[in-house]
Amino acid sequence: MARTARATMKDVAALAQVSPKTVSNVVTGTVFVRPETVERVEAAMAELHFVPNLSARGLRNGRSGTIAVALPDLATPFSADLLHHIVDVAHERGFAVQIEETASEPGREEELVSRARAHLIDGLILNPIRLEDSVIEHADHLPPVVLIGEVEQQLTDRVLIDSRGAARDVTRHLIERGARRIAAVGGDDRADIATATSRLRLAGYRDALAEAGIDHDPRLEVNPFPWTTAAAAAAIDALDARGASFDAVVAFTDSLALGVLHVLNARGTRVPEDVLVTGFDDVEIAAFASPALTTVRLDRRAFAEEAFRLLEERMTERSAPPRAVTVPYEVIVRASTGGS
Amino acid sequence: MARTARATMKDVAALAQVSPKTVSNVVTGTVFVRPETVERVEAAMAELHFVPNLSARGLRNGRSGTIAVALPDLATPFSADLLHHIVDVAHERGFAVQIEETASEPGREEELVSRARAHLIDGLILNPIRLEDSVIEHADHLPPVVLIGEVEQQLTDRVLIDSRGAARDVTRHLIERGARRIAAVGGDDRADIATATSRLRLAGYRDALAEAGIDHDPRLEVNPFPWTTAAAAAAIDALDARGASFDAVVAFTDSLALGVLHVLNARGTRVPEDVLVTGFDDVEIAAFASPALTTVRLDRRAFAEEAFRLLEERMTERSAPPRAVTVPYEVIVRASTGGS
DNA sequence: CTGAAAGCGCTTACAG
DNA sequence: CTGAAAGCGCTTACAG
Repeated sequence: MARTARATMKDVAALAQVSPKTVSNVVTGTVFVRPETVERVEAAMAELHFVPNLSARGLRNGRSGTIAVALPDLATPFSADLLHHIVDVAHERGFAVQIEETASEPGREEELVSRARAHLIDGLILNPIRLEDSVIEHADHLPPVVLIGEVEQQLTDRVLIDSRGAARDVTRHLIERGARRIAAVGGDDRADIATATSRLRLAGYRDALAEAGIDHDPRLEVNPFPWTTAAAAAAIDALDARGASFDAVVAFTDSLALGVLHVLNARGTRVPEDVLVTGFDDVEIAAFASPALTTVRLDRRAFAEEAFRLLEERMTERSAPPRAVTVPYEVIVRASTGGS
Repeated sequence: MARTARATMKDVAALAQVSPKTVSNVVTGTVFVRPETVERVEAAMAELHFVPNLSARGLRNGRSGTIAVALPDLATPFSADLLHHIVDVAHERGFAVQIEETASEPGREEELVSRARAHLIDGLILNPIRLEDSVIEHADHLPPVVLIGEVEQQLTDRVLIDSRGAARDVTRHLIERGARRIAAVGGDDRADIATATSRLRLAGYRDALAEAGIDHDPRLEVNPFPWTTAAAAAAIDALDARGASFDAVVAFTDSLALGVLHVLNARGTRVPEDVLVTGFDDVEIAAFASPALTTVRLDRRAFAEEAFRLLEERMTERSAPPRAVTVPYEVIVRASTGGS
């Protein structure tokens, strides 16, 4: 059970009767080595179960082969799926992924930045919650950073979604289907409290109302805390307590929408006959809600790939100007708004 | 934008006018250092934005402060929630978490083992899919390993759930509520193909049937591939194609149960009046399904804590005999089987 | 309580 | 194409 002493390059070199340098050349593959030598070295590595010590390599190279991914809450279906794709892409490119969760405690983002520096992280993919700029403050001590999601600064590479446009489009869809009193679950415009997601999607929602000549009614805007299915269910009760009647609900995530659907179903309110409902993200279960949920699809794979591409480019080109990539979205119409 | 050169302990020592050793003592806090000296060193560290280089520390100590967590599929709500708790516990204890996904490709488990060794991982928490023993083969070259979930070997520390008992209990519950023809969605007993989860839960299901004097009917046992909501929906159609009528469904995960509910709802089959449905795991949305889902609750927090506790004990006690901890489960009765 | 030296396991110039 | 030496930034005995 005890771990036997690890073989080092020196051990391999001795067994293969070459110098450590030659072993290194074989392992990294950067320099041509005579085939017979390669074979001898590889046989020795196999015999000794040699695996290069990446701490040593990292110390020497200043690179660790690890990137960090920081997401607010891993248990959120959207985050989980995004992480899945990022890990997939990272492994394809030969990077390990270290995971950080930022929503659990205040100050977590700062802590992770310090951690990122300490662990010789080669890059950081960060989905910020709120204070984007705080992290960037010491950017000159940081490895390359790519921000993803709703980002409101321009100092860093970023992969964006047009949250405002998407919220506008899905609200327009509800208006086209006849809704006039549309509740916004997740909307919040308190600058110091609301997340960027909350504010941008609320703005898009109001854009659509304004276009249609509908005054927005603050009583129809409710922000569950936290953004869980349970809190969304409670939010619907809060709307009722305000006496705010509605003929549609635009929820700012699918998780929120599921809570809304649950309450409406439990009450016998029919969806879509009595109330239309939409979500955001198109997580797997959206299509299997009862009824199937109209939502905004964000391409998580594209998200992961673009983020990684920017990160790798930044690793080689530290001083290029920051770039922004926008990932497209698409409104997916399902039964919860009457189907296609 | 360019990263300025990082400060080292030598730089800090020079600025604080002490030796590098003293800086090290202040940073690690293992040896008493005079308060004035501590203050001077800390001021110097702050001024230089000093963060210790963990590659160097790892190389020197043979420890990296990082554990790896390997899960089959991060996008699964159960895995995502489990990871959330593991990350939480790990950070409390000062460990970083590196994430590995094993289901995406065959051979991933082996690859991760090699990666774990290379990255100087201090420990590995692994939720195996199938070939538990393959990973253990070279255990003497591995850091401490804790297996979690359904584990069918005894060479390693492990945190178990009594899957068979839980499946038996939830099937009993269905029988008590009057079900006689109970479909098992996720059940499979093909030794070379089925996962441990699939086989153990199927065994528990059959235990309960046998107790009640009900013969098990292979036509009622169906295993969606993969274990997604979409595949579960298709599985219900497959049952119909076989002409297998049922008055209850025991699904082996909540994700599978949601697919079952969706199909039944879409058809106008009433749950629980016409068909009873149960899930497994008690993920967040289980309580918000339509109707709310009866399921087996597994305490993910306890899972994470026990796994970490075993791992840390193993780090200090390499040669103690392997231990097993079993995490309790509980059947949560909701509307999908008629409620409490 | 603090200093000077050695070494963890790699890789990168520098020679041959 | 391969060897011998030096050094990445820490920490651990060894002295004082």
